[in-house]
Amino acid sequence: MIDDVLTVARRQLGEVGAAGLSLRSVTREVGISPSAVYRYFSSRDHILTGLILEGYTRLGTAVTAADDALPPDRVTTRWHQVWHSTRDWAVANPHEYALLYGTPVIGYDAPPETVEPATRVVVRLTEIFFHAARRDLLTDRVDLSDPAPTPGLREDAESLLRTIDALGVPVPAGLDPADPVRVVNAWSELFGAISFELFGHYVRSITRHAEHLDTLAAATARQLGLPERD
Amino acid sequence: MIDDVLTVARRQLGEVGAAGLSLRSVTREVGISPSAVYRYFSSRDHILTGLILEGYTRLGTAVTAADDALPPDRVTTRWHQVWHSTRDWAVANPHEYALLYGTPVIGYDAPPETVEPATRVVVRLTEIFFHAARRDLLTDRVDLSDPAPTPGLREDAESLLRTIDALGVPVPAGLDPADPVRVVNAWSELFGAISFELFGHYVRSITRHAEHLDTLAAATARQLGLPERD
DNA sequence: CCATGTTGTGAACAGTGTTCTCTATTGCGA
DNA sequence: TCGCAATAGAGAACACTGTTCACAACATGG
Repeated sequence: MIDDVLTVARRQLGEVGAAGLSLRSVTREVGISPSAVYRYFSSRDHILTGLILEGYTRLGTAVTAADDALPPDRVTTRWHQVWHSTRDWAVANPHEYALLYGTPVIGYDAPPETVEPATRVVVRLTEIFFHAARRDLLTDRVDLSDPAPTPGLREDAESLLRTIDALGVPVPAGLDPADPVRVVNAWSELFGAISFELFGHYVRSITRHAEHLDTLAAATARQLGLPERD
Repeated sequence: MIDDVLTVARRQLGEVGAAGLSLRSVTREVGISPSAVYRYFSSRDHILTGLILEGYTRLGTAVTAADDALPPDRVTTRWHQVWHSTRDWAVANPHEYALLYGTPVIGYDAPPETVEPATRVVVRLTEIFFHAARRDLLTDRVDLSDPAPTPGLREDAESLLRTIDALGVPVPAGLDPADPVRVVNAWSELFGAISFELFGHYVRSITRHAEHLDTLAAATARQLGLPERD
């Protein structure tokens, strides 16, 4: 029943967006009275929270599935794959993407159960980079384009490393603590570009979005020391 | 009168956000009947459009004013200044920022009159970079971290260059057509990071947001060839 | 001075999220 | 199999929302 509501709600979300999604309209389609839904969801926002959770999971499985189809050692190809499959999912589900990465509806802090699924893309990016490091696939990054992190940021970096370790991702030995932050930066760059594309901020500048994202993926890959081609 | 409505609306926007902004509540505070506002605005979305226009203008003037206070030749300092004043404005006006750079409310294409104010920050970034190029302040960028653009992207780059030229920004001679795209990328990176901060996606990773933005600004500055210190 | 265009009101409509009372229906132990 | 309790849902009601429309003041200019 909860699934019925969420399925219909996700369909309508894809048509009218989160702002236009009406609880009553969902109940009409499910064939239920508006008040009945309060047995399962405490409020309309609670339904949206369910959709957010579902959305993160769907995006995460789409991206990881695309990456899993590739040989593990082809790290640069995998890196590009994650970037493009993320964008593909966003372009195919713009309203759902906007629900996840647009203006937060609930408040400024997401419900705690959503943070794990929400990290799946960045965790996968980290895994690719760590895998490359463990397999000694990284090229020498003679001229890192980012400066040395400040002490505060170094703390953030180390705490982030511990979080990644706690997630069960094998951390390679002798890692620069700033590297996970670089991956996070690439992640933020990826979603910044997708948001700008979907939200219309690239009007009158970039129109070849797929090619553009490709150059961004390549640039971040080079900054991280992933091999040129594999 | 239009200003009265917009002033009150902006105040309430700062308190409840765009989703919670009520036309009737605005009219109550202005001291007017709900229907009277339809003499000046065709709909609630029209009011929001006015707020968006105002918001872009306010952000733009805040950023350009901060930059104007600096000596023109200190291009790297100016670059950092633009990054930080943008973030400062966003942090001080989170709901207004979300209205501008979060989920679009109206549709997927912004009203045409909003595109000029919306470009002010990226135009200023471009101006700084062009100024540095004209004054020969750029260092040699031996190892550009982004690859050569594809033909399609090169078209985008040249069209973008024409747009910038049409805006009256003096374009330096002998410019790599890909350079404006690099500025656009930095711009997208800036807003991607701010959105991730404000929308709560940096939870459990970055907490020192100002320092973090500083390293991003420095990295993009180096990629563009801005001098290390000035 | 009258007519015309402007400015605002108030009632009404359709729609929303939410709460509450009340009624079926179900499952289960005796 | 009966009876009871837990559950699922319905329906009315409330306080809102954005929007429309007929109507009344009012100012202005010929």
